[in-house]
Amino acid sequence: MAGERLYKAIVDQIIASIDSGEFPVGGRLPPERELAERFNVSRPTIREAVIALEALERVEVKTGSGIYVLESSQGLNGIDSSISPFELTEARAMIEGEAAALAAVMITNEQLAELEQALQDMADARPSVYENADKKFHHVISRATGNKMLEGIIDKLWYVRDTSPRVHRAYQAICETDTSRVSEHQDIFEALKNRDAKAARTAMHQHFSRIINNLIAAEEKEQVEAIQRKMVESRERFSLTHLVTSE
Amino acid sequence: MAGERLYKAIVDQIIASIDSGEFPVGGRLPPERELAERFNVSRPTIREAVIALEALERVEVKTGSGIYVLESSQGLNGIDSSISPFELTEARAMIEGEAAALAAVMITNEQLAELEQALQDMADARPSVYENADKKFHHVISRATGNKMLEGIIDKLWYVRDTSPRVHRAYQAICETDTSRVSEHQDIFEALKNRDAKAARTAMHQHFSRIINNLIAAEEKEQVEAIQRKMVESRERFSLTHLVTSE
DNA sequence: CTCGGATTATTGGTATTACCAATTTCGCGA
DNA sequence: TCGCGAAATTGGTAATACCAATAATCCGAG
Repeated sequence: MAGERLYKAIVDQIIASIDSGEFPVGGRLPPERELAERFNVSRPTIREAVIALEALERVEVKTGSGIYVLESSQGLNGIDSSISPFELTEARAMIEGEAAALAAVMITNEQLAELEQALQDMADARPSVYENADKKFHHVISRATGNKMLEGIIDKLWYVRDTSPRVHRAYQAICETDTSRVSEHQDIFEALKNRDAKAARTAMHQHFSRIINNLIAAEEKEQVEAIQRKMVESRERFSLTHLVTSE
Repeated sequence: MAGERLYKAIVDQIIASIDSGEFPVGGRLPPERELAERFNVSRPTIREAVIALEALERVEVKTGSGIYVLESSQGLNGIDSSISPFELTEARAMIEGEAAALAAVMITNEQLAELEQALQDMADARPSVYENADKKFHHVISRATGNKMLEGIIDKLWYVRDTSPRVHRAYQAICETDTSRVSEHQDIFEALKNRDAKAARTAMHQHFSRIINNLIAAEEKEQVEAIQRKMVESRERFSLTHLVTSE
């Protein structure tokens, strides 16, 4: 990528080597001087990459000893790249359900007005508009809980949704076929407006339940198509056409 | 701190200046060369500190333009230092309650055995033992959900509990007077063993409800003592003793 | 032969200097 | 006043030097 900083590319490559097992957890990375030769960059650039990895708690640096790979599950990052769209969605259903219930009790009229605006934007046909409105809607609810820890956790869930390639792809695949979005958010809004905690929780659960069903359907469809592709390939592989034509 | 790396001290000082408002959110940090002069270190050391801040998503760096302060709520760190012990505990009650309910459905016999062992360790008189057992107990439950996203979120809640000075102090203050710990965790364990999701959720809620009550009591006690200290000081300030003795 | 201490080698830590790339600011001319 | 080009400023990368901490090796004594 043009203009991308060199240390970031090095970080990505080192992470890839950690994930592939080349640099095992608990083991030592090659020395800075060797990494600099290997990646054909200067040693300060390597140092910058290592500082970033350290800030992300992917490595631990011991003076005079070396750079050691940490277990990624303890990272500040908190993103395990193997998290599936189902796991994320289930966690969101549980957490955002509780947040909606609490928000129903605490929400202000200003926040209700913000939700109403987001609902309108959610009906827009442009993906960038309705996706931002969707995010805004959920964020207002997390704020309405009046609990900054919950707000932070829900932000993290959205961060995973947006940045994990696997999850992002899965959500994109079901997004264009999403016809219930507005009505479901409308149900959530009505429950909040009525300050009905139980209804808010239920509406949020139903919203995510439908998303999980869509994810399942999309995965099923993908696997059927993958099998069909494989059959086409086998048909081509074992057809007798090339035997006939080669004579 | 002897042996502490220079760039980390610089990171801490820059974060303190951001938090104090000296470097406002959205604004630009002084240039690298100026920061190097200000902190009396070399420019590469500043660069290392800035790389770390960037990895933590506290700042954004624009080539030729400058280093800009990001809103901390969007940080990977996810820790807002103003999060109160009440907010953390409320969030834990809600999230860990749901996790316990799900774990009741999914838990394995091996995991139940792990919980039993942790329960025994929780009765130990040594703080280091029962605190680790407490943490282990909750971690096994998060693992038992079979949802890595939930596990990661609950790890993050524990991380906040352990690393936020404010929260850590509050929990320490109620820890020594904690006489219900074992029986409450026993209730949670029994519900899980019986695979009763509803009972597990309720037991977890009661566990945290009692913690919140203890936190309130401790805060109340602290405020009463602060008022009493103030009264003692006023009494000393306005007593006529010094007038008598000075004649 | 083994063990301990001293020495050497290795690895990370910090600084100085140089030069390049991108952006912003300033000055000049239309 | 506005637009364009040049200069200044700011971040990006590299090379080199030397220091601090740790690990490895070697040598001598028991």
